[in-house]
Amino acid sequence: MLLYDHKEIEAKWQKHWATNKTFKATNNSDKPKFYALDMFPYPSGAGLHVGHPLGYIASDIVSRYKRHKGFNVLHPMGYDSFGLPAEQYAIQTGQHPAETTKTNIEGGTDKSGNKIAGYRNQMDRIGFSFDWDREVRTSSPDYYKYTQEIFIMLFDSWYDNDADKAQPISLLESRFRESGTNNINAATEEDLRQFTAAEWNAFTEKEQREILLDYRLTFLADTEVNWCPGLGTVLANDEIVNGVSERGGHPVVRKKMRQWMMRISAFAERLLTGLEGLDWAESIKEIQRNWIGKSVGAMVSFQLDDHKIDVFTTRPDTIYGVTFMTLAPEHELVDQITTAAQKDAVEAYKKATAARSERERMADVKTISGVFTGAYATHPLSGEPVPVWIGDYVLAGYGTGAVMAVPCGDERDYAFANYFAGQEGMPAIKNIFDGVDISEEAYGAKDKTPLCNSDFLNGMSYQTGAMAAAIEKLEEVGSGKGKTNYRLRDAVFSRQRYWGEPFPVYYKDGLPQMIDSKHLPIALPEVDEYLPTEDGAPPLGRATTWSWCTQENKVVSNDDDRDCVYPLELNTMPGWAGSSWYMFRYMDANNENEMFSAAAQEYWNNVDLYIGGSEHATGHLLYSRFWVKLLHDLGKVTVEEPFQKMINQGMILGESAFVKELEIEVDGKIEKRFISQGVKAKDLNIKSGRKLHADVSLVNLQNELDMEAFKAWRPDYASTEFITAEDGTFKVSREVEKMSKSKYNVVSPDDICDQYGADTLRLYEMFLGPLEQAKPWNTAGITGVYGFMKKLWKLYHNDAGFSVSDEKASPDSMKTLHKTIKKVQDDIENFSFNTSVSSFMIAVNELTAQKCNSREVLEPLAVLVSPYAPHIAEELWSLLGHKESISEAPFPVFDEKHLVESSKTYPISFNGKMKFTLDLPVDVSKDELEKMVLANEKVQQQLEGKQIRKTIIVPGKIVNFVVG
RNA sequence: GCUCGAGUGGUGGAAUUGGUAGACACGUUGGACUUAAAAUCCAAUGGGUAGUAAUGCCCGUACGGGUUCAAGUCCCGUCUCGAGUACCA
Repeated sequence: MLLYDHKEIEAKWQKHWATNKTFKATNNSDKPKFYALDMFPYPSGAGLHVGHPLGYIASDIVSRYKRHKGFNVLHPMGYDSFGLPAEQYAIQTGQHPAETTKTNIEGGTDKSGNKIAGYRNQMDRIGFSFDWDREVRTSSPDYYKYTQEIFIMLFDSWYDNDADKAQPISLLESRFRESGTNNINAATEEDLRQFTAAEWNAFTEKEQREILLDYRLTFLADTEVNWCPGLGTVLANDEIVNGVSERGGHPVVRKKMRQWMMRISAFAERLLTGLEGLDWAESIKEIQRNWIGKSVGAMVSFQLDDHKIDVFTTRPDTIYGVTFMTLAPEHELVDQITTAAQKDAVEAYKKATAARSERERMADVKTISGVFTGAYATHPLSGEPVPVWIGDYVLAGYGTGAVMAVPCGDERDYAFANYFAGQEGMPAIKNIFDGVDISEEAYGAKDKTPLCNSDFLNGMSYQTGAMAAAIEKLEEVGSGKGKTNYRLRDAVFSRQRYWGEPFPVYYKDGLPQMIDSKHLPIALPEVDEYLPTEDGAPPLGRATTWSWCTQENKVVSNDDDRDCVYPLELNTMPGWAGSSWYMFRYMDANNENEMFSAAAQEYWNNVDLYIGGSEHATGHLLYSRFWVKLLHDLGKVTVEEPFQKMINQGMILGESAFVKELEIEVDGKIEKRFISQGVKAKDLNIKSGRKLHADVSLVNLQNELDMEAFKAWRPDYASTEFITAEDGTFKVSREVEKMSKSKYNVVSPDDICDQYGADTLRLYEMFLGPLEQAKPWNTAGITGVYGFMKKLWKLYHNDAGFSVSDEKASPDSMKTLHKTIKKVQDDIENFSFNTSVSSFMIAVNELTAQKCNSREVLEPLAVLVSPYAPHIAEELWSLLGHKESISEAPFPVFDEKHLVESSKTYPISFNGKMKFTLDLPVDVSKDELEKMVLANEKVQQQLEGKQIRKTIIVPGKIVNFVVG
């Protein structure tokens, strides 16, 4: 083969790798292990665009590099295949989501007759070194039976705050039997019922199960959830953006529903501290820290008649500055404490706030509103009356939904106090900061300032222990205690959906019962439609065979009226369930007896390199960390964190093409014209103009539109005239936008592979810029990389064909080779892939200029290139006479001796400005160097008439004269 | 508002610990080959300025200061853009 033929080469090697299972990873090896993982994709019908494989290419480069470096590499891929789009498509077409999911992965034709390439086929064409024998699909019963098993493990666990870990529920039961709730420090809701051992033992089994439900790590609770009527399901906090659903942008309302919850809050502190040891981008860690939202402070109780109002404050030291209290309008005590005189005003206010959506309340933070309840609570230390207000600046969902207002130190309290100053129930602001003027604004910088008007705290400040002293006093009088609060809420785990994991749960006497793990999987039932039932039950409510028989231990018909048959749970699990543990399944993906063996997990440990988008910062990355901590506590895994190092690849943006449309007046009539970019429309009577998206596939590299194809694509514009440039071409304008089908700017990797080849695609994706950065895709630029591929091929060929000599390479060529070895090695280890591609180009340009065709250089060069462009590397490797795949060939070893030179080109500067360079020997002393430089004619010219004030010589770096 | 990140040619982007700014590409221009085009190859390409030229000089890494023999890189301030977050008590 004389010319570089990417099609033939790539097809050949992709087949070779598949048939020989070249990239199969073994679970026992003497080699050190390396686990490189990509966030697995959701297989959508739209297929992959060039943005999707970016991270996969990077992880593939690292994986292949590590194999060359002698590692046993685990580099798997799979599909996060449960989810909303398949279900919505099913609602529209009636096609089972399992079918469309299969088509989207394996290829085929969709219901409307469109060809679907299939994720697997698309990925295969890019030449990834995945071990496909370990593929997982979260929607496969073989996989989700273990997701269900983990759910059971959560149900059978509680969180022991004293041991600071999850424990089996049986341990809790035995402790209840022995000593009741005495000395139990569990993560639960506040104020659970306390009981003695005798009481516990006297409870009925049902009562005991009810009590235990409050302790389990997954539990049923009537909670205010985010109900999205548009999607017909509840959403977790991280699935809501700006008050609307992340998917679809539908409004979200608060609604009370009985739902499965995950007690992630029990792990808040460990999720926070665990971040410290992770090699992740600081920004992601920061997002997680904010999401967890730890604040240290105290709970303080204010007595109001028979009621107790609890507030959380981070500054108990300002307790004597409390001027009033504010409750959220939804606070449960509001109705009970409101005085008769204020009742109407309070009711009206509650109504008004309830009518405002969450979104409106968030958008409008400037408007101050509130109402006095007429009630006065008692200050726990001073005993003074404290007026109680309600106001919507206090959020029901955070802390206790009530605050002690200290206007002198808090902006919001200050604004509220000022707004209502002089009204009934709003006393003058109490100032507790010694010598501070608060007539204009609240005092923010209060940490160091000594307190006054604060009884025993006078003279102390936050920094000198006022906080601890205040808490101590509150505890002494029984009106408070130190408390750490987290913003992180327990996660809703039920979805009113069809296409998700069914719960392994049936209901007996209204209480949930787990199905024994050995009967799993509980497979999704068939339903006639993927919609909620008439009476609002989830889609599984339509299933006719969806009851559990406790004798046969299988799913039976709902008509079965035996006593041992119970209804099954109708909700399904959320999208994040399956993705929270998949990294471990890959370690032992074909194990039919358990989710993974202990040996496999101990061998692979956790993920050494995780690559994916940063949009999962508060969802997937937090939930999987939570589940891994649970699995760790229960002894299932040896690690506390799933992903040791993570890199977040940036988005690849599309370059949309626009056709400019003008409305012009011709003979009194309005007509439409398309006008080419760059053509002046001076003689036209323009009425209006706008831009139309044109499909980028209709535009060539010179931005010229295929006008006939455009008319065929948009028949509604078939008769519109084109005003072309003088040469008859029509140019579009370009703009960078997110790559998306609706903007017609999607570039498919398949097309690039056809035209330029997978190796070129891989190199170009890396060449675009740093992995983490967002960058626009510009197909025109790919010719540079394609040209490089051809030049690389040529190095190993002459006019007659393959030709490599066994003669020794020149020192110049050895230098080129070794500086490239060093650069590429450093780059891969620093994940700086774009600069590697440059250095390959430099190396090939240099070797071409040197006319190098020596095996001594070209053989290691093929290995160097192989992680980036594996197909051409394999082909060259085999042409070089090797029978084995290049993938296990050792990485060339860098040898400094080839870079050693006798002279160095020094920049010679005067007053810090480089004027010219001089070649000077490297092995001479500083003094000699100075003499040589001063002896130089050009130096003397520069120094003429000037005086040297200082000479700086840094051997190997620079010479600088300070002259004046 | 707060937190984090980033501002370098026409474009994407290079520049180890402060030490020759603009590597490598794209694009553009000119040239070779060709009937022509594509492909390929060669050359030029930050801005300004002087010179027929070789070459020289000045300005340049968002802006204003500072540290230093030397700053894209370090420090202080300002502006712009992006991401995250938002009454969290």
